[in-house]
This record gives sequence, structure tokens and C-alpha cells, in this order.
Amino acid sequence: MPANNPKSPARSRVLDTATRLFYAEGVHTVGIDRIIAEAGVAKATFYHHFPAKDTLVKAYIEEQTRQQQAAVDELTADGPREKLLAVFDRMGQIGALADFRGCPFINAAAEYPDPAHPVRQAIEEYRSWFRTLMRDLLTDAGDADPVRTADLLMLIRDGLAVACDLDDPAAPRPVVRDAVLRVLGEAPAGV
Amino acid sequence: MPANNPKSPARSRVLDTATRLFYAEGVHTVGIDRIIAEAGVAKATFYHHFPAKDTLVKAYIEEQTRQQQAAVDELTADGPREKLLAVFDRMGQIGALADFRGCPFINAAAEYPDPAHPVRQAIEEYRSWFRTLMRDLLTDAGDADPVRTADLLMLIRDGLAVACDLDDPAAPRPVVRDAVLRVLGEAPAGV
DNA sequence: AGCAGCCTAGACAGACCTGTCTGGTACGGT
DNA sequence: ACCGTACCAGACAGGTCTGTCTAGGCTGCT
Repeated sequence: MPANNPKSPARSRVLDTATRLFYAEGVHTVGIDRIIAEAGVAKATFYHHFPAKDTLVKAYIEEQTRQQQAAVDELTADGPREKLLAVFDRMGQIGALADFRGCPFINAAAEYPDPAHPVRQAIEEYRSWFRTLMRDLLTDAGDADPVRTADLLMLIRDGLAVACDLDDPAAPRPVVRDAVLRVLGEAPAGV
Repeated sequence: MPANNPKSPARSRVLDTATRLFYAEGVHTVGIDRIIAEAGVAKATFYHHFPAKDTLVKAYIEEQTRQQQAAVDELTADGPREKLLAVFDRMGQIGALADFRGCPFINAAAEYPDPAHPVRQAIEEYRSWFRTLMRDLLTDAGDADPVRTADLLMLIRDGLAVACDLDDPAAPRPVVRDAVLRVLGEAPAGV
């Protein structure tokens, strides 16, 4: 009956290493042996904290969710409209970084076809959080149909992540800003 | 020096089976043994037509590209504007089917992080074709800035594919239709 | 001192992976 | 009749994967 302390140093090193490798190279291509080698952790220790690889993958998704939630919390903005713009602007910045490899949730979902899998459910939880965030901000901003508009912002979010990964990472930023402004009911110049 | 006839029955069976399995379950999780078993082909025959698995994966991507190009060609429309709407409407239909598993190109890219990999280049070719298709149709439709608007339609395309896979598959359809109409300069009622 | 909990190091089993190789069948052109 | 090509069946090698197991070290609490 181990306490299984989630703040254990070895566990943290494993999760940090897994987060880095899974995001950069994919889930199925990165093996346990490599993770424990780069984390400097014994195999028995790994299996003490994570009973199976899928458990670690789920923890990776949840870790990414926490990080994104923290990143949104740290954004300062003068009201819901500015907060929405700030979120998408930040996404565009991150998407243009050299080590950007797309959305970790979309990428992981591509490797887990079964929607009932725990990993997929963790991904669903992230998406649900983000969608709710959009809805709440839109409601606060006085949007006429927050549910529908949030769906539209989800489209833009996912499209932005994919485009920064697969196409020119710098191209979508201005387009996205105009699109979000327009969605918020403020027609930008031109286009 | 084999002729390597691309219309060989055995080769076709392998490619069809691979297309089905890769799309439904992912590339790395489906092994050669399973493909040749379900295709009813000997291992030597497989390696005669495809020197390595990556060759088959590339052929799978190219096959998907051909199929999508054929599907677009088969759409009848009274002009470029209607053709654009028809393309997105068709995507919404396909996305709502039970066996929809997201965009095969986005999913495959998630399993091939290296942008220089031949598979990624085949994906890039598809995206380049689709983007050019959008630009040409927009130009014909008299769009003021076809390059920029095509970027916007790419966002919607990718967002639609992801949303139909990860969220409620029926939800994005009306939103997408309104969005495309608005992008084409025709404000739909409401929203 | 003694014990529990967390840790390291690494062998090991069993499955699965890609890719090669042997051996044999069938067809089609010359 | 002969030969090249395409095909089937399946053994095999060598590697990698997940997950288990043995054996022992270190720390902190009691």
C-alpha cells in the first residue's frame, strides 16, 4: 500500500521527461526504456508510480491541461473581450516557436482512436474546459449566442494549431486576429 | 529490376487494406503482419511492391490525396462560390459519419514529427493542393484577397475535421456553413 | 537499532516488430 | 519447352516493446 506521493522527485522527473518526449516525438514511438533512461529513474520506480504506460500518457495529458490552464490564468487583460484576444494572440506566439509541434491533445488523439479510452477522456476534459472558458468569456463580453460563437472559436483554435504545425507557422497569426475580431463583432479593416 | 506494376491486384489489395487500417487505427499501431494477413498477400509479395513500411505509408497518403481530389472533382456546382460551399458541406457530411476518424493527413502528421520525412512531404503536397484549390475558387469568385481568405478557409477546414473527430460530430456543420458564407462576404442571418 | 518506504541497477520473459530468406506454384510470352 | 514475373506459405533473425522480478542501498522515523 504505497502512498504514491504525486510530488515525489522521481515521479516528477518521469512526468517532465515524458511530457517533453511525448510532445516532441509522439506517444507510441517513445518507449519506457528511453523515458526512464533520460529521467534517471529505475524501471521498478517507474512502475511503482505508473502501473502501465497508458497511465503515464493520461498523466501527460492532464499535465498539459494544467499547464495550459495556468498559462491562461497568467494572462492579464482588461475584460473578457481582451482576454479572448490575448488567449488567441498567445497561441499564435507559441505556434511560431521553433519547437512547436502542434496541439498535444490533437496529436495524442490521433494515436488513440477509441473514444472510450481513458486518454481520450482526458483529452475530452481539456476540450470541455477550453470550450467552457470561451463560452464564459463570450457571455461576459455580451455575445448574442455564446454557445455557437464558442464553437466557432474552437474551429479557429484547432485550425491555428494545425496550421502552425503543418504550414508556415507565421502566416495564420494576422488572419486569426482578424477572424477573432470579426467573430467578436468588430469588423477589422479590409478583408 | 521488377516492373512493379502499380495496378497489380496484390498491390491494390495491400494498399486498400492499409488505407482502411491506417485510417481507422493509426499508422504505428498497425503492423505489416496484420496488413498482409487481411489483404491475403504473402510477405515476400508485400516487400516486392513496397521496399519498406514507410513507402507504404507514403503510398497511403498519396492514395488519400487522390481520393479527395476525385471527390472534389465529382462535386457539381454552378460556379466557384457554390463549389466552395459544396466542398465544405461535403466535409461536414463525411465528418458526421460513424466511421469518421478525423483528417488522415493531420493524424498521420502527428505520428511523423520530422517535417523532412517523405510522409510529411506527401502531406504537404495534399495541403498545397487544397490551398491552391481554395485560392483558385476564391479568385474566380472575385474575392478581394484570395491568398488571405484561403488561409482562413484552411483554418475552418482543419477545425472542422478535428471537431467532428473529437467533439460532437453534428455540431460544427451549421457553424461552418455560416462561417464560410461570411468569409465569402455574405452575412448570414443572426450570429 | 530496527523497520518502512523510496530508490537504483539490471536480468528476464514473452510478445511483437520489420525485413530477409527459402521453396514452391502458376501464368504468359517467345 | 523455356524463362521471367508475380504470387503464396511460412520460417527465421535481430531488434524493441512492455511489464515483472531479484537484490540491494539510502533515509528518516520511532
